Amino acid sequence: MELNERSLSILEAIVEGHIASGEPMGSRTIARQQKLPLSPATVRNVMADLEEMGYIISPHTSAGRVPTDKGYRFYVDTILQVRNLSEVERHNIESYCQSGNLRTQELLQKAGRILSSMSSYTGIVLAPRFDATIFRHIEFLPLSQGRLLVILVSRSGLVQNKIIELEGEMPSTHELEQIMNYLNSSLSGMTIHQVRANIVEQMREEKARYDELMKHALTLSSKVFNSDIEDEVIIEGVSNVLNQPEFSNIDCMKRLFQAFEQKHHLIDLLDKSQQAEGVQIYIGSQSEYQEFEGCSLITAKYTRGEQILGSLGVIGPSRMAYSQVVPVVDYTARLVSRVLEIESE
Amino acid sequence: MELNERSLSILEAIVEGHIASGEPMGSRTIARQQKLPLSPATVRNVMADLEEMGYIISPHTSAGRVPTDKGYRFYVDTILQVRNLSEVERHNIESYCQSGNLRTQELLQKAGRILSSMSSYTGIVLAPRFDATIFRHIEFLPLSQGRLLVILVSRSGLVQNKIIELEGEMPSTHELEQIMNYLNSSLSGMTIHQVRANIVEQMREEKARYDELMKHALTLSSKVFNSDIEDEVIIEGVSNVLNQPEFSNIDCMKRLFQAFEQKHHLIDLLDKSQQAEGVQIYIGSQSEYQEFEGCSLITAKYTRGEQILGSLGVIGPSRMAYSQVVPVVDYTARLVSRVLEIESE
DNA sequence: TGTTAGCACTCCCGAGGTTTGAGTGCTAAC
DNA sequence: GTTAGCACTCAAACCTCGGGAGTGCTAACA
Repeated sequence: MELNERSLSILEAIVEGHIASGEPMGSRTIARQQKLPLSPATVRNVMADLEEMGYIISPHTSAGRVPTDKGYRFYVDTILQVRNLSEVERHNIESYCQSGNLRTQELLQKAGRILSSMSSYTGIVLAPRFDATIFRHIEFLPLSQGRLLVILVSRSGLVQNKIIELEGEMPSTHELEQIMNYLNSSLSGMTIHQVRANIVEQMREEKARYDELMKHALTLSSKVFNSDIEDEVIIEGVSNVLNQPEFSNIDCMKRLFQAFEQKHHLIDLLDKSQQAEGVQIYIGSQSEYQEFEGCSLITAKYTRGEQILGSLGVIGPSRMAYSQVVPVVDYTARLVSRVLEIESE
Repeated sequence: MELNERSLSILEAIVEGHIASGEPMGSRTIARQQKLPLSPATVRNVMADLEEMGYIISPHTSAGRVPTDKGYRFYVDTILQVRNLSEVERHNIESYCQSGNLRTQELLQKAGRILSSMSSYTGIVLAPRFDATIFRHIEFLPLSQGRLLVILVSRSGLVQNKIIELEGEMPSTHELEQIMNYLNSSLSGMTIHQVRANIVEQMREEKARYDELMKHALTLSSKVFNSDIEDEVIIEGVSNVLNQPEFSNIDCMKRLFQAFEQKHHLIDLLDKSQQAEGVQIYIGSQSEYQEFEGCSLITAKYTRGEQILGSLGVIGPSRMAYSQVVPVVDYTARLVSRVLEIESE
């Protein structure tokens, strides 16, 4: 069943009115503010239809109507008009994210902060998967008791470190140096992903069978690269959710906070949004994770050239000022991409 | 004015009762549970005295009494008996923090988690000041546009990285290598603090005047070591504060969350606690920072040998189960110290 | 056939009032 | 010094009741 022009604009009025006021919208209010002059009764008829179709719902008999998740979804997909950012807003974002020499890490943190402060919701950033970054440099530093500190650097300057344990034979400093040099020259330019495949390949080919050093290098690097590196999420502006009246419900808020702490559902969502083009909007329970019920997530990916690095966005209540937030997320994602682009030239 | 035996045990009953129940304590309740059998009327007399001295207060005329910050302070300083941890609890903490090969960073994060989960409040850990750690290794990796990625490793395996910008002349790869080698051998074993002093000294002596390489090394390292590294705080279990009934007051909660986000007041407090021996307890407004009104902070420092590294603890409402939490903090701090000790051998 | 006016109905919400019970301070007796 | 008794206070819980916002239905109108 299709919605006609009139139903559309009434739905629009309900959603936008509710976003602005937080209150359920009654037929009278809609009828008054409406450009096309309709009587409340007519509006009521339309509303009854919209309710039947599941776009709106009334909290109780004599309250107005409130959009459902489905209603928000529909609004976002077909009605929403995003505004453009003002000069000042663009400048705000830029000057905040381009100050000085930022490590990628710092840049992303700043992006999270600006997302949060400009949207008044919570900003989130999924840091680049280390897997997908390009190998630049590896360094070994022996610690005590057969433990080895390994430092990995990606081409874009991302630094990761981990400790691995060697059974039995710790290679000599000289050997380590040789292995290091070998790895640095032979792996250069591959993604970590490719490096991993490469190791598997070499192991299969048993090249190392007669070469002691090569054998060492292989076991070592398989240890380094096969332990996975956990994804990092930056979350900024958590205290903003306390400002949202819809989270006065403590339980709901608690679920959300726990999601922030556990992170991995959040990572899943952010991850998913990397697959798609442009700004993604996930609404409430439609995101399949319970803890985000009542919440919406607006995200966009950031890239360097062709390479998808990560994604960033804003999380807030479903009753979110979409038209305000979408362009902020969009612009921030583009800006981050741009900065990373320049830096890696 | 001194408190006699009886006043003490009544104050104790009020504080502990209130901690257990969250309710104001009435004279009748106290009189009933009391070992020394007293009538409610007598208890009332004593309570009137305690109120006059500022240890307790009644929220309104016909409610019971509640401890003031001063009351908690007094209780903690003179009455509090900390219980011992059970075998199981100790084992919990140990097995959680000693699993596998942890980077210092990971160890501290785990400590934060276990603090949070065992106390049901929020766990906080101040990571070691990089300043105070011992230099182990430095590595330069040139990036684009005159920017240089610098990786610093401390003896205990803490890794820091930063980007510095070189004006004009980027040294050649060969020069960089020389500088790196020089720094690695000459700075080995100093604390970052000492390194800094060392640089200043050398600059004063103008040793580098005729030596181009030395000059490069000096300007470079002064850039590296003089930009300060921000302190890191790990905060775990934030959602636990939502369980505390006293934070149903949204404003209060919001203040606290903002403190978590801004961090630097928290850092100040944690820093202060490093100066003192054993477990420190800061109570509510007495901590001079408004945002911690209604909260208490229990901390202890962790060390490696003689060297103070950082501190860790728990933050929760003033109405906190001190006798439960104090030993947890104490034990965790000792454990972390022990693990770091072993690792650095 | 689509739109509108009218009307009875529902239900939330806040104001005002009452009751209940816990707790207090004071006084007088032990 | 301790206790029993008593009058007093006050918050919280509960009720009631009217107002108001909003609805659905029906009948009339264009």
